[in-house]
Amino acid sequence: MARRSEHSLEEIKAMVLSAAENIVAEQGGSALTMRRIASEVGYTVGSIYMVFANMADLITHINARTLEQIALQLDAAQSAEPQQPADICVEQLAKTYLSYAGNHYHRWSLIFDYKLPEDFVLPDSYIQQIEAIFVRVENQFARLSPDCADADKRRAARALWGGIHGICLLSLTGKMDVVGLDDVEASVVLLVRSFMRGWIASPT
Amino acid sequence: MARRSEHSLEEIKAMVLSAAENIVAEQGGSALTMRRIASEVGYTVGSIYMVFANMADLITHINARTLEQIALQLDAAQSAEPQQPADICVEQLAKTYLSYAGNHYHRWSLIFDYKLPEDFVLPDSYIQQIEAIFVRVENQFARLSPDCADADKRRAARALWGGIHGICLLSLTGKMDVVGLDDVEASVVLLVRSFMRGWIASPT
DNA sequence: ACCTGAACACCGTTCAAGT
DNA sequence: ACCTGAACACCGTTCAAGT
Repeated sequence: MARRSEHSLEEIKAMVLSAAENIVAEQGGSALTMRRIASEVGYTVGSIYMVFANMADLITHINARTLEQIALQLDAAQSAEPQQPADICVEQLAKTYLSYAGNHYHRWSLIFDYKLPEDFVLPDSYIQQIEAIFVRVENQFARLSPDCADADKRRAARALWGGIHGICLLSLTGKMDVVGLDDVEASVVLLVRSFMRGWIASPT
Repeated sequence: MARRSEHSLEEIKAMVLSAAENIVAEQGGSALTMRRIASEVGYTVGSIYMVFANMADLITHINARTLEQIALQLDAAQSAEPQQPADICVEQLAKTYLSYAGNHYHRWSLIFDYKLPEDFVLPDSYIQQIEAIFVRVENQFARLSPDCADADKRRAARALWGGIHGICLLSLTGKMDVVGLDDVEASVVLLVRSFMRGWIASPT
């Protein structure tokens, strides 16, 4: 035992991350345990702690990759149909977000379900990834109403995106008896359209 | 040991529920364990299973009481300032919900944080309690636009309330760097006002 | 230096055994 | 009939010990 040296620490870290992501994707966050990951990669539990500080650290790494995937999807959708008016763009961002949440439900849930320990500090890069998603929405509000104060655009983007997220959450977790995914999309679209129409009328 | 008969099963059930609620209120859902409840009420873990089927059952009972408290708060707010126009009423409902979430954060979170087992069926009464909250919002849309189809009012209420919930969630869990509680309220109010203004203009 | 395996301090749930 | 206490099958995390 010990000193196998079959893999470098970097390799082990990648293997652990990948195994963890597979478990989450296939069986959800509640199935993600150190012991299961260990058996998947062919090492013992202790070895995982060589490459990740703890569960919170590992999950934060998974979540960072999820946020990256979401950002890529948002950009792909935008560049697929460029030069649309701002309200259409926000609608598209919202639909793309919903679609990611629906297609990768377990990954997406992990961001919100796993409760980090009180004292855990998220890395700066992670905070910025979240920020970057909001910025995409903010930019559309800026296009729509350039004279508006920055703080107001920020607030509008956060209020609307928070709202979009809330519908996705309640719908996908079945806490808002909508029938199917089509129905959720209709609700999201309704929120975006109504909000933006109302906001243009008076961007308070 | 055994056969103490100091309390009836009803009494034990009430004691367990009350102890559980206190633990949640004071230390949050993650601190709620069968062993801790048992030691709090002076019985052993096994005894809790005489009065609740399992953790999911117990938590569902707590959550039902939380929903009841929320419903009471919503009604109290409405009757405190009666005869307001519909959009003001919705704003008031939203503010009251936010305020409950902020003042009873742990209780409120428990509804969404605890993941019920796949096969767990929520009691009908519980489903109806959730429904009843949405109905309060629906009623305001009905007042606002009586000719609108029922399905459209339902969708509007669900989209907006889902949105309100989302802002509360992201803000109170710190995933949406708003500064303080005042700021959250401003975001919620912005969502409600803009949405309703936009919806009145064309209630699609 | 790398890795193991056992230990520690927890969980929810069950159930034979006692009164 | 009521209640216990120990057991079962799990957790995350740590760390002495081996190579």
